[in-house]
Amino acid sequence: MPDPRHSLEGAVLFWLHQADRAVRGEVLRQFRATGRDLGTARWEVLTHLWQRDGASQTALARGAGRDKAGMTRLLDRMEGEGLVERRADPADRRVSRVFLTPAGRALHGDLLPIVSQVIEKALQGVDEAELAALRHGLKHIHQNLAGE
Amino acid sequence: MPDPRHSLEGAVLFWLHQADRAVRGEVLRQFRATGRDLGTARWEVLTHLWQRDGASQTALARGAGRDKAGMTRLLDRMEGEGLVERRADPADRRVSRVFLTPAGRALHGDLLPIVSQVIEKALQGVDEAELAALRHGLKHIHQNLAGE
DNA sequence: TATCAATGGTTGACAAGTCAACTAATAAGT
DNA sequence: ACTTATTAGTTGACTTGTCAACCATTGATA
Repeated sequence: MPDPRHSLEGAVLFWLHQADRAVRGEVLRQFRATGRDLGTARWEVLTHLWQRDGASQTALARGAGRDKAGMTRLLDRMEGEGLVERRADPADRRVSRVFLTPAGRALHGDLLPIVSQVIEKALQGVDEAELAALRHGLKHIHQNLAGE
Repeated sequence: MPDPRHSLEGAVLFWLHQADRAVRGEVLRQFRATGRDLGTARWEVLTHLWQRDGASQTALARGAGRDKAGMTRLLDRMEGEGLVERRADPADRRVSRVFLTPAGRALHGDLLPIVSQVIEKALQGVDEAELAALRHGLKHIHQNLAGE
């Protein structure tokens, strides 16, 4: 997290990291406070599957914009926790498709309100225009760097 | 990273995470490309020390807005790499003060231009107004959540 | 068709962060 | 002074993420 004091631009990158950590930490704490000990990575995978069950691991990784190695291990844990299960794709023996278990599907109703609440708390006092600028700016930063 | 599809507000938190990871990844890659294999956490500690050598570990952790446990381990690694050294505070035997080694001090000139370049690349095409909104919004999010 | 490239997934080794429980030393309160 | 609370730092167990090396399978091509 580049120096907060080095320049105004650097400060943005510093606050970027602080804000991201704060959000993810809050989601984690709220989940935990209601007895569900899962982080935002699990949440994101579940979200994908709630909408498109049976995605391949690479599809999940790409959808989350990250490495497939991390996805492998995340799914290992989630499978161990009974949230998800892997089934071989009959058409292509390389791919394993990921499906929700009933337990994984059941979390939807429990977790969604918690996340909504965190989002609301995080964005309290941020007006529409600023929100739009935020969204646009963040996407911009991502695209400036992720283009490889 | 709350659901990108769940709502516009959630999308902000999704992009927040994507942007943060993109920035930190790019810094890491650029450092590595020039033979210095250190991440942004080390960079941040160094930055503090370049300005205020001899800070206590807790001061460093607080300055970075994070846990002292992580700082302990980070300093362990940095000490092992010869970037930094710990000396006991004579006045208060609990605190250990962290000082730059010559090697740690020498990195300043090498690393700073790299980070500046990444910042420039990341913010390419982001105009002043948007940058201001970004900075303000990110700080806002952090404060909404970190107030404990 | 035989080879070579691309793709899906796993594994190892590591960086960063977080929480909780602990020790040691100092500061405060009575 | 004595007990109690606070503060500094460490350690353990864990989550999330990245990179690189590696299999197996599939696709392309010569």
